[in-house]
Amino acid sequence: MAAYVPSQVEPRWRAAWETADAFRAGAGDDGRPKYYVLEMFPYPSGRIHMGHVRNYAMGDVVARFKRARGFSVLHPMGWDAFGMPAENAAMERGVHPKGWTYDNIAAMRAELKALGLSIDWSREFATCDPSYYGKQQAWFLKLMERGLVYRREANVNWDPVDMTVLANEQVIDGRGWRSGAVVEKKKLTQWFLRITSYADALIEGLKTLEGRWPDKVRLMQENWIGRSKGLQMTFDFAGAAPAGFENGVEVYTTRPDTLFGASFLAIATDHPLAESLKGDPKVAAFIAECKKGGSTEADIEAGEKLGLDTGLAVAHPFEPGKSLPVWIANFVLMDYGTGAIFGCPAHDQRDLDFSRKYGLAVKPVVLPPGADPAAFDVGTEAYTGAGTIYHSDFLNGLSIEAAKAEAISRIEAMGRGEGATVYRLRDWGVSRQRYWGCPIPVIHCGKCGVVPVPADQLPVILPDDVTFDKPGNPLLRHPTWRHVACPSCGGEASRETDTLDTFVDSSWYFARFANPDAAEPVDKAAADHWLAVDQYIGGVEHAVLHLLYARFITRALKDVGLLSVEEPFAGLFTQGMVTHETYRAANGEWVEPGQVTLVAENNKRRAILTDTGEDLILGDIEKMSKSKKNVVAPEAIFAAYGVDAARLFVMSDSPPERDVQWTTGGVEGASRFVSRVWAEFDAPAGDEGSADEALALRQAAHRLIDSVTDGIEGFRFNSAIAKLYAFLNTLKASKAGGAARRESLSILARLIAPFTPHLAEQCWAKLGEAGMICDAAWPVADPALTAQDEAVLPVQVNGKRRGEIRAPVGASSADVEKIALADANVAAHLEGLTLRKVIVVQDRIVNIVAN
RNA sequence: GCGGGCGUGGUGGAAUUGGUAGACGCGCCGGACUCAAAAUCCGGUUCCGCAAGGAGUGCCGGUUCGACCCCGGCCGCCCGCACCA
Repeated sequence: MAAYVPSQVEPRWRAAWETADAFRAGAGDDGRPKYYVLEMFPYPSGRIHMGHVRNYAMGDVVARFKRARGFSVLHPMGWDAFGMPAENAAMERGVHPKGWTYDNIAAMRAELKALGLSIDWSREFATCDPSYYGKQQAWFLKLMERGLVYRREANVNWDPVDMTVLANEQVIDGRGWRSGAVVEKKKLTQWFLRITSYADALIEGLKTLEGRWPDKVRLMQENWIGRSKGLQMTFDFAGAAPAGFENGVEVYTTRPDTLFGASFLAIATDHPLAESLKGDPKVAAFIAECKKGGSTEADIEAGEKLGLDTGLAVAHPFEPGKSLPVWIANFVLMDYGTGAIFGCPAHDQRDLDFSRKYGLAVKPVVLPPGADPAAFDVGTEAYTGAGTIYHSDFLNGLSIEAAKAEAISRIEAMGRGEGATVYRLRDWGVSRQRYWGCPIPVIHCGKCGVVPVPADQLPVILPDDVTFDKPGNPLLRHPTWRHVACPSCGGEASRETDTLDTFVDSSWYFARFANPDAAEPVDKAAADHWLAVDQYIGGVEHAVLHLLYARFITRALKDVGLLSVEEPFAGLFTQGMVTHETYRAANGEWVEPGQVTLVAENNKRRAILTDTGEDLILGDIEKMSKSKKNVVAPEAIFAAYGVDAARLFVMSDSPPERDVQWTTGGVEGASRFVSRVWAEFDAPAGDEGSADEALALRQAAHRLIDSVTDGIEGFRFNSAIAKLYAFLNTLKASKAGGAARRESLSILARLIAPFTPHLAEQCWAKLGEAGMICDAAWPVADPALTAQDEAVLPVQVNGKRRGEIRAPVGASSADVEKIALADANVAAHLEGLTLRKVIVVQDRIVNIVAN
């Protein structure tokens, strides 16, 4: 009998797996069906955290399970290695982004390897490897040829201190997240990927993912793309049109049914018409005033609707002689629809607020069901519900839907516009004025314009000799790098110094894993074999950005002939975070869990500072973060309890899609399970025991196979683990020994293998089984042993449980009824009552209705 | 404001399809071992009640022989989007 010491056992098995090269993906020619498991690859920050442990442990469960089930599994790992933190480290500490990144990768690789993951490390790459981003440049140019890449001037978030564009996520309360400087809106010429031309396809594609992607994520993407159907139409000016606007003003609406309720037209402050009126000092001042207001959530919430009457007017398309004033308004957005709207205040809250403020007419045209047309009026709340159109000439009496269709067809017949679909989704701005990213492979020539870098000159490699002593893009001030000859005319030209958004890097890495050494960006044959990813696992925070971009790029790569699939991820699972309770001292400072002692008094928990005994405030349970000091370092946990216990705990205590709260007690429980399992394997087998006991144990083991299998298939790891715990209790209590016990242990070892692989190997070896358990087949339940021959049925009288009977499985209702009525306790409760009805649900329950 | 989700013991959470509510873990209580403690092992643990029994899955109501599960209305919490015409 030897105690189980994870720190001694676990490294041995990791070494054994590595020596055997156990997890190298097959070539796909051995007849086994393929299965591609992938967890979202990490950013190499330098250390792994508990969130990584949970994410990769879950992927590993799936990978090891599918291997055991006879699949040829691909389970690779890589690094999302470009990005700002490397440049920040360079600026703060004088290290080179490249050295910093590769050092971090080395450190994290070691930590991930310590997790005992069944990963094919031979396919590892980092997105900052020229052999990766060079291929990215190659397909970028193919997309460009196909018109999916373009350049235009756009408003961007500009950090005046760091002198770079910031992504929206990097602007916090109107300030740059690093510099703290107030972010400016600046017009810059930027590169864009034409994701909007896939808007419909990306919405339609979501339907094919039903059932295998969380509904929530599909819905979020659908909302993000934001398709709406409506009418795009022209309003002509009443009277003289301003120069350049002789063709009127284009407006988009989803409510053409309310056209007769229109009382004004409003255009965005940056609408071309507004720009053209800037000669008027009042207009210029108004626009400047609007621009001052920030665009953050809080600003909008507090922001009042502002408008300026231009003095211009347009003609109503259906009412001859009626004209509508044209206003410039701060609530109209230039980049949605046409940047101009018609306002129908009675049926739109914003239009109503605006009209009440500026004294514009409010004319209801939708009558709520049952309302009196003479009396119905709109106060301060616009009516947006269902109803019947009135006050609207030829639309009168129609439903909203019918009126929309009629208005559109009239406008179309008049040649004034047509039904149109508009999306909330914008094209993807991918330019970053950053060094540590994939160079955009184009050259700017004074004569030839934008010239793609010829294929034989790829990759465009980032220069190493750059400086970070000044803010701004180091590529821009590099003495030689950008100066090149134009590939087209040979004249002096300069390289593009913008690099690609790092989300581009992560939009195709899963395809590169099919063959990371391929000369082409994607090895078509290998990708055709492995894609789509059968199971993708990651955090829900990527529900829109990464997962939408990857779906788009996959479709784009298909259209340029590099891929065959349309959807990259056939199955998606979004796992919850690892949280931890927070502790605060009286002075408000956060206290690390390591310094806290928890005491329980009469079911009340108290936290005290271990050193001083000072009382602490028990705070909320929050995502582990340095600022709240509620972080538990994985290495310390591995050292104290072992990797298996840590893996087991993060999967056992909550459903995988929900957050799990890290607790010391919880990981200790998992660690106890590990020791207890080993104790069972380490104990002498003992005598056969009685036939009944042997049968009962074998039945429990075979039923366990089914429940653990179902649990893993259905991503109910917590339930599967609970069943394993329960079986261990059964095993400990069982007096069966000999063959039955040995069989049960063999089953148990294989069922725990996906969760606690090191322990499983040790147990397998102890059983004297040949080979390693990572190569062993998943056990198959014997139907003869999982079948029940007798059912235990609760008996209810008037819905209350009064007894329990045993009956052969499949017994007839009449027989079961007889047994139930014979039960003493049941009979007692039926005394003095008249039997009305007996409901027997076969093998489940009996309910006797009596009064 | 719009869209989505969730409310079960002291606690994290179980409960294939409407069929024994509280599996399993944590905590707590009791016992064994120990000079003692820790560790370990064994037993108990929804609430009220000595018991018989009664109540019970956020609240109110409905459907049903039977509801954590389905329907209607509230209350609370969480997440996403947000001046999107």
